[in-house]
Amino acid sequence: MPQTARPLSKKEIRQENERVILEAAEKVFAEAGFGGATMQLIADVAGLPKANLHYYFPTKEALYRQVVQNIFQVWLQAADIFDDASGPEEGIGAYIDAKMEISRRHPAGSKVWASEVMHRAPVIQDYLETTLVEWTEGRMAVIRRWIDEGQMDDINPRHLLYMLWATTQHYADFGHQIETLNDGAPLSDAQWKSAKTSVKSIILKGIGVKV
Amino acid sequence: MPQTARPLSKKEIRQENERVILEAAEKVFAEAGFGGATMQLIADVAGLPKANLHYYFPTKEALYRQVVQNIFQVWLQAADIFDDASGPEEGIGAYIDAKMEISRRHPAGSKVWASEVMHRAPVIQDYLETTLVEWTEGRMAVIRRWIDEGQMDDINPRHLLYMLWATTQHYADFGHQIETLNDGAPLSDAQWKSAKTSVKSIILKGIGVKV
DNA sequence: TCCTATCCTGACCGTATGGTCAAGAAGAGA
DNA sequence: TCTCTTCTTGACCATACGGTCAGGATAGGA
Repeated sequence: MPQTARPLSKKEIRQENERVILEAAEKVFAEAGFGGATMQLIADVAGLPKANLHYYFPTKEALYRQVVQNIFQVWLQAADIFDDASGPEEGIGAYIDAKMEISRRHPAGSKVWASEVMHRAPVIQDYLETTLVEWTEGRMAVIRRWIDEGQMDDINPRHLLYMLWATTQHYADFGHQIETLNDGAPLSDAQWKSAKTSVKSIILKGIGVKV
Repeated sequence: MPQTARPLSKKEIRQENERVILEAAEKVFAEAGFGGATMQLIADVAGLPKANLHYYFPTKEALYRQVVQNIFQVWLQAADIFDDASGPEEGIGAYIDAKMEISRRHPAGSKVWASEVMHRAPVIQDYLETTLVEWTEGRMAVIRRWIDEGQMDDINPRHLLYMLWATTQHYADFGHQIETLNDGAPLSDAQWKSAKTSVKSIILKGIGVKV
C-alpha cells in the first residue's frame, strides 16, 4: 500500500535530485570515462530529462568535478584511522581494512579517481598539489615515528604508502579483471576476507611488524 | 647532411606508417581514454592526414584493439622470468624488476590496459577469458610448488599475483600523482631504484623468503 | 487567493566527430 | 614504357553531442 505522498519541499527536491544525479554520474563516468560518458546516458540512469541535469549542474565538467570531490572526501576519512593508532599493526592494519571496504562498497568512485589521475588530473590537479600533498606528508611523519620507535623496519614511508594505495584500490579499479579470473563471479564474503588477510599479512610481515 | 633518400618500398611504407600510427594512438588513448581520444588528434600526433589512418585501420575500434593487443604481448613476455627461476627470491624478484621497468619505459601502454579493464574490457574480454586465465593458472601453480617445497610461506597465490600487478603497475598508471607528490618532477634514477628496492623488500620478506 | 521563485522539459542549435569517397600520386613488375 | 596495384588526401556527409531556451508546472509565503 503506497504511502500518502506528501509533496516534497523545494529543498528536499533539490537535495534528492542532486543526489540521484551524482549517483548516476559516478556510475556512468566510472564505466565510460569522462570522454565516453554522455549527459543523455547519465540522465537516463538518473531517470530525469537531460535538460534537468543542466538545471542543477551547468556543464558536464561541473558535474564531473563534484563527483570527484565527493570521492576525495571518502578517501580522506579513511585516514583518521592512521592517526588514532598507537602502532603500525593497528594503524596500517585498520587502514588496509578500511580501504578494502571502500573498494568493495564504492568501486565506481575509485575508478573515477583512477581515470582522472591517469589523464593527468585535468580537473583536480589543485587538490593533488595541496590537500593530497599535506595528507601524504602527515602520514609519512607517522610512519617515520613508528620506525624511530623501533615498531617496524626502516622502510621508505613514501613507497609504503604507494603500496597501500595500489594494493587496496586494485580490487576496485581492476575488479572486472578479478571477476573474470574468478569464473565471472564477484568475490564472495570469504574471498574478500581472504584478500584482506593476504594483503595485511604480507605487508605487515614485510615491514617487520610482529603479529 | 641529409642522407640521399632512397624511395621506400611499399612494404616499408606500410610497416613504418602502421608503427607511427600505433605509437601515436597509444599515447593519445592513454592520455584521453578511448572516448576522449579523437582520430584527428591521433593523426596530428602521427603527422599524417586523418584519412590516411582510416586507410590502415578501418575504424577507431580496430586501431584501439591493435594497441591493446600489442600491450598484452609486452606483458606476457615479462612472465618468462617467472618460469625460468628456481625459487621465489629469483623469480618474484626478477618479475618485480621487469614489471617496474615496463612501468617506467612503457607507461602509456599500462594506462591503456588499465582503462580498458576499468571499463569492463569491451574490446579484449576474450583475451581475459582465455590467455590471461591460462597465464594466471600457470603462475599460481609455480607459486604453489614453491610453497610445497618450503621456499616461502603458505600465501594465497592469487592474491599475491594481484599484489604484484597492483604495486608495479601503480607506478605507471598513477605516475602523474606520484610526480605531483615528488614536487612535479619525474622520479630520478635513484628514486626508481629506491622504489624497486622497497617493493621487493616488503613483498619478499612478507611472503617469508629468506634474503 | 494571488504573486513570486523555483523547478521542469520538449524542441532546438552549433559544433565536432567517425567515417567515406573520388581522384590523383607513386612504386612494382613486365 | 605501359599497366596494375598500393598509397595519399582534401572535401564531404550523417550523426551525436553538449548546451540553450522559452514556456509551462509547482511549491511557498503573504
